[in-house]
Amino acid sequence: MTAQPTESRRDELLAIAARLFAEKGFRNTTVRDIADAAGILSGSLYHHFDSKESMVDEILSTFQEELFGQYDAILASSDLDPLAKLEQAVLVSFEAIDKHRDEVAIYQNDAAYLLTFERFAYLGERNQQSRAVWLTLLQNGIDAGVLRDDLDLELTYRFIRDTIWVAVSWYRPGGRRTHTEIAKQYLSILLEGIHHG
Amino acid sequence: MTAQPTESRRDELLAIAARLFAEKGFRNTTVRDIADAAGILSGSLYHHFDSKESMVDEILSTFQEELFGQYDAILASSDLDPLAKLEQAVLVSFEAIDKHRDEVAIYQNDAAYLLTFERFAYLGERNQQSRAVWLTLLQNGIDAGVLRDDLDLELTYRFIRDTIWVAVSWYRPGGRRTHTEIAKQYLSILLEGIHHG
DNA sequence: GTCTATACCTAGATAGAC
DNA sequence: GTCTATCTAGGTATAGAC
Repeated sequence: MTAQPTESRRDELLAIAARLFAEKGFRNTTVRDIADAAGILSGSLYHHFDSKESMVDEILSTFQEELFGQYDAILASSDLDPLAKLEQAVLVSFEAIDKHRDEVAIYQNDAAYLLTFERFAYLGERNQQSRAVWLTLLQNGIDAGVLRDDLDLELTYRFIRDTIWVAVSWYRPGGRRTHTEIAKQYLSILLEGIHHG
Repeated sequence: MTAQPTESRRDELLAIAARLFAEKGFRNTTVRDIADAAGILSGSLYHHFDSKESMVDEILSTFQEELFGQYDAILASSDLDPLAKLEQAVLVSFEAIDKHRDEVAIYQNDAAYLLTFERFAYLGERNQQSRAVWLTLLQNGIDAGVLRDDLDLELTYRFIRDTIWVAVSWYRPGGRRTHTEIAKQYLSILLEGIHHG
């Protein structure tokens, strides 16, 4: 169980690749870009990974496993009421934007393209899973009488999903507001609206 | 003032290019893709346009001129109160998603990349202009006492901007809801929130 | 684990015939 | 206005030496 130098070099390269994929997009990042940033030559990358696709695959699947584990824990939790669960899901999502910005950005920008390959079909399944999570949270809130029941559920889900994840395009850690403060403002608008009174 | 065949062929090719740029992204669309879709060979495209960049340039600048003309008209209008102006701006934006889906999608997906070229600097200016429009609408609403004054204006602006334009990723004309119905649901959530009571 | 060298492919763009 | 033919640059990936 000691540190494995091989593993850490892999992770280092993956982190470099993730940063570049997030900044420039997957297609627009060349293996030479990644190698340059790592201080090696492009051919050397293929000692660690068998393709550029393998890199983004590992980056995204690792991240999603963690994120959906958190959603599952919230859904399964017995000491949160429906409203608290919804709030917690929003908070966890903004935390993901803070802690895993590159991964979220890659997913936002490149998932549609990657989905055209069979090997990334799991991204589509995760999409469905995410939809199920939010629809469940919303429906439970409606059933408990704490959320409006006159809204289109599907539209409301998209509204929430979009406003959360799109924040990765402008959120910068260390900025004027922490991710928690942003999440709370978002929740305030989402729950109470911007209308006065 | 008769029909100009040269002009209409140009427009036809631009529409084909816009559709492909919107579907696959600007970088991921090759000039051969465009030529194939138009039923000609790639070299022939250069009789009409001097580069792929010129095509997307013409597509985006034409669209933005129209959209910002509408925003300016709303801001200048004297028979709308602050709340009505805000609502009108949201409606006009969703109408743009309906009427100019390709252009909006291209802007959403590729503006960040295009902005790295000097020739597309005007996209950055349009960004600033858009921000000014929404901040003005919000501030006028707050001053008139119809909007909450306890929210971060900048965050609220981003919230509105993001929820509107990201809809282009899932909205399809002829779907279950018209763009006007979607705009009204969005306004309902934005103004009143999803909380019950 | 990295380098040298290179194969192979696809991209944007051009020149001149028709 | 379109075609044929082609140039050049830059991309992913590989093979084998060090």
